[in-house]
Amino acid sequence: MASPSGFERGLDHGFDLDALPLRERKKIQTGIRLWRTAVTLFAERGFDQVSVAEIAAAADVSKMTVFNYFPTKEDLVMGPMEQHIDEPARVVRERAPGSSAVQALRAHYLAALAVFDPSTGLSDDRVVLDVVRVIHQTPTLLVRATAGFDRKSQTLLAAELLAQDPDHDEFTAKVAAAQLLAAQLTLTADNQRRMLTGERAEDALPAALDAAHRAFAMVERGLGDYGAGTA
Amino acid sequence: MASPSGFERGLDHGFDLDALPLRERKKIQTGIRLWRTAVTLFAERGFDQVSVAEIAAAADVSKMTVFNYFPTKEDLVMGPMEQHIDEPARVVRERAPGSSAVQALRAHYLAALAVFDPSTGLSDDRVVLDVVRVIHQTPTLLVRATAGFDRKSQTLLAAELLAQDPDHDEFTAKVAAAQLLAAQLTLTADNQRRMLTGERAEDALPAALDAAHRAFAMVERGLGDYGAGTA
DNA sequence: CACCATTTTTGGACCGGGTCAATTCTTAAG
DNA sequence: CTTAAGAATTGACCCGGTCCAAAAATGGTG
Repeated sequence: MASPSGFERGLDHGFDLDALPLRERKKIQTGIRLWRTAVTLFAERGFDQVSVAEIAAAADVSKMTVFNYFPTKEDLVMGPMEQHIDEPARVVRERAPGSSAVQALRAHYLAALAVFDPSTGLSDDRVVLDVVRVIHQTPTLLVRATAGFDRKSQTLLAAELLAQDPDHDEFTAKVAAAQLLAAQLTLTADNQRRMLTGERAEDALPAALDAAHRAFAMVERGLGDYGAGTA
Repeated sequence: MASPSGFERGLDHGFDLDALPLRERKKIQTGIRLWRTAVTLFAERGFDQVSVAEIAAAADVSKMTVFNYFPTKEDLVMGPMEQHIDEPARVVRERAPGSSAVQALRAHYLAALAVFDPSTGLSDDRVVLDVVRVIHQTPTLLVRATAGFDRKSQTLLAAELLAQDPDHDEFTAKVAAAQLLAAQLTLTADNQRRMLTGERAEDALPAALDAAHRAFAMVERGLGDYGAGTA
């Protein structure tokens, strides 16, 4: 029932839906039902204007059950998108031999843009847009979407950089990870902002690709004398 | 009474303490008293293990009064350090003509290090250390200290960069701001981590200065082929 | 000094998010 | 069919935060 819409795929655990104990399947279905009703209500009236009790009632469960599936109210929105946390580290780990960290992450990001992966912010999908809109309208969610996500992701990437390249020290790896993810996060935020103004993803693609090239180039070549006026 | 300890200076509004209506003075004193008792209790037993009611009781006030001075429980910890939000933007705005954004921010940060300004993370002060320890032990505070602080700061810096240098576009300014603050944040986090291990600020100063030089250099010159192995 | 106007403080009731111990239901074995 | 084990579920509870009306404290004024 209904299209998985990209985000929902994050709610199962990567297995085949129809191939496991009937018990587990029901659990997964309940999780998806909860998430979907929550997002719908949030999109209609705003995150803070919907109580968890209300979501529970709308999904015919008790309040506690909701917290059983999602540890906090915020997770009802953020949960599914947090499976991407280890992606940057993975991309760097599995990069082609001899290619730099910047090259690997840029290539990965450009590819994701080309297929309109929701994680790039460049997506028309109605549900994805609902989620993004709710996040951008709710300060606490926005903070968590950036920092909360980014911090863990950054730690993992730094560890990966250090492991793969032991001639650089730990601090250098941390700074590099911060630079890379800051660029990527800025790109995604910009794409999301454009989508929220109603622009179609396909129309925004060229600009998004160009922006990505420029952002990663800034990380690769540095800011130089940016701001010195005499450039 | 008791040493102002750097942080507490953030609680008054920059005026002379003893020169204004007795009414205002009492208010400021109460604010400091509340903040200090809260930090003490947090340091002793952890942020989540101390209720606001308890703080109010320890300071001989009602719960409502606490919220009257600090909008949220988190502000009891973070409040004083959030006055630095507009600092990066100010530094860039007031930089010497012809100097780049990187140069201006690096010089400012190095100067702050040299005087052990708490905002750099390099500070021995007992109260500062208490606050930093509490923040690092409490996930929600850590998120707010990084993202929450950084996001606003970053927006301001990006706006400043754009205003001062109209030949660069808005997106470039955003990426540049993100790069600069990511480096600075990484530096500060690293310094704080070192202080929490018990290292003396004076002993850590040389390493901190060196790290700052390297971090800003990475922003200035770029990551290049970092990770390519063939450096 | 006494009085009024303004502001701060207070207590209490209340709401929503989140936790816990106990209850109910499902499931599998005998 | 009975029963014991284990999980899903629940209702009672705690804490952060808001709202309100009343009480207290302060500053200015006759």
